[in-house]
Amino acid sequence: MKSALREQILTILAAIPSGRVTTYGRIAAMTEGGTPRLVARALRDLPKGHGLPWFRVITASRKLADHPGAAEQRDRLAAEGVMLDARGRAPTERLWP
DNA sequence: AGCGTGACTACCA
DNA sequence: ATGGTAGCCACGC
Repeated sequence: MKSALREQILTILAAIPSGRVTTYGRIAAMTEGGTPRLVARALRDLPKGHGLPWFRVITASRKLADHPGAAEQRDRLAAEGVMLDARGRAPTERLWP
C-alpha cells in the first residue's frame, strides 16, 4: 500500500485550479509532516499517464524546478495562461493559496 | 546500519 | 539581486 502522505499530496495536487500554480513548500505545509523533498519525490515517481497537473507545481522562488520535464511544464503553463516573465518567474497573483 | 542523492528551502555574504 | 551553503528527509544500494 502507498503512504497516506503521498495520497494526500496527490489529492492536493489534483485540487489546484487551472491557470494557477503553487509551490512544493506550500503543498508540503498543507499535509501532515510533509516536506518539499517529499513532494518533489512524489511527483517524480508519478506514472506517465496519471492525468494529474504536476506542471502546476513550482519552486518557492516561483521558478520552474530543475527537472527533465521543465520545458514541457513551461508550455503547459503557458497554455493555461500562466506566462513566465523574462527571468522565468511566475506572477504572484497566479499562486494558489 | 551507513552513505550518497535529489523536480527543495532558508539563510547569508 | 545573485550565488554558495547548510539543513532536511525518504529511498536505494
